[in-house]
Amino acid sequence: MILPVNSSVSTKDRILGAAELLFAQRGFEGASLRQLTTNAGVNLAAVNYHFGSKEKLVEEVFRRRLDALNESRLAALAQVAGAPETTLEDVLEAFIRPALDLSHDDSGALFMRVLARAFAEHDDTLRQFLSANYGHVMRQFTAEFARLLPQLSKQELYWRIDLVTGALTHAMSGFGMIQRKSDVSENAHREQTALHLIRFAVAGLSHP
Amino acid sequence: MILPVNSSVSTKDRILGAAELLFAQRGFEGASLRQLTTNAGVNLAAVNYHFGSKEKLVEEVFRRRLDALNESRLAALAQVAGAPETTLEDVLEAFIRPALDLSHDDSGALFMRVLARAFAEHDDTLRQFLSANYGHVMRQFTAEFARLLPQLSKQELYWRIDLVTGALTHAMSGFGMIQRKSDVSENAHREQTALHLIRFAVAGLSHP
DNA sequence: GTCTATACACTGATAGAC
DNA sequence: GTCTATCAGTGTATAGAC
Repeated sequence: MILPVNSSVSTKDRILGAAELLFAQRGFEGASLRQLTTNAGVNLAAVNYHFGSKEKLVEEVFRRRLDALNESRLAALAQVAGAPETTLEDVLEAFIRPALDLSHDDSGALFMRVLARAFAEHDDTLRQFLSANYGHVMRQFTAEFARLLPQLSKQELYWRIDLVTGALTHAMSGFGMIQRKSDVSENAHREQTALHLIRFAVAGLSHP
Repeated sequence: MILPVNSSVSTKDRILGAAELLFAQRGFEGASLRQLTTNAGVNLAAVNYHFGSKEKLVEEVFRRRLDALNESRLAALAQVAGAPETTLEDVLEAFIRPALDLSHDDSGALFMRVLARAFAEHDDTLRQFLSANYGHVMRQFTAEFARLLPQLSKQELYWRIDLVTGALTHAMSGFGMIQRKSDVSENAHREQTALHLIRFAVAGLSHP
């Protein structure tokens, strides 16, 4: 898809929009800067001018989405963290719901696929970027999990969180997602998905 | 490392040997055909002549690994499938243990990562290759899970298997793998890993 | 500051001579 | 079967136009 040239949108934003789409369609390696800049209607060199490198562009695509996603997660966590009546389900809901809401619209779903690709492609620099910029989110959730699961050793808890993260990332990337049947509404399907993920995560985290 | 030229080894095998080594060291994207053929002591064009493309060479390099991996899995499954005393742990052990053994050495670990990547990539030719050649393995395991979990609906079972698969793929790709401490032996670490994965999978599959 | 044209050093792939 | 030569495509860097 070639975006119509629109002078009201900056070159930088045109590149970011085309990049998110093309990365999701072809992967990071598969999407060339020439194709990307052609779709965006900008010059090839504009990418390096505005972002420094293709790699930095990838990071910027992530930053736009992840900032919003993780703010939502932390806001939801803040509403339940530390309270005596808070359950594991509440914390998992705070983690899962924002991601599920994000993957509801088309561009959000595209982003979740990009995120899943990033995990799968095992890109070291991208990993470091994610860890450096969003590690605090995972640490806050981990702290709350630790509070609710005092019987687990640190090592045991990290293992379980790691496995749950893998399962959720996989599921939310949409690859293995069981397709919604036509007689189930979009919202009902999302509720059902949230239930499956949360129940599974509770079982994985809290088994004896 | 540049392999000494040895006329008793065919060009094809020289390429395969150099490829497995270089892919393990630098990754599939990072290993160029020029470096690979230089190390193997063969001409650049020999790769395309013998294998058709770099991608086909990649497939050939770890087709042997997959054959061995899935043979081990099916052999282990065959020893427990259908027996009245078989537990969920037994079946999961049959699935997990061979993969864990494989990811023990460096090139095996890289292979598991590529496997995880192919798993997450929707339209990749590599994924089609995997599905076409090894889909029957997953079907056999699914059938045995269904036998051991008769209380679950098909839909419910597929959900849980999907989530467990995501968790195991993630863990075995090494992305989030908790590093072995220096005072724990390699074998002990692997045993502990197997225990964690199996316990987690049992909880995720069989929770009420 | 923004943007563009262009060159550079790479990549995998391939046709054709031997 | 194996080689050389060459091709189209890649990310990146930079000089210079506005």
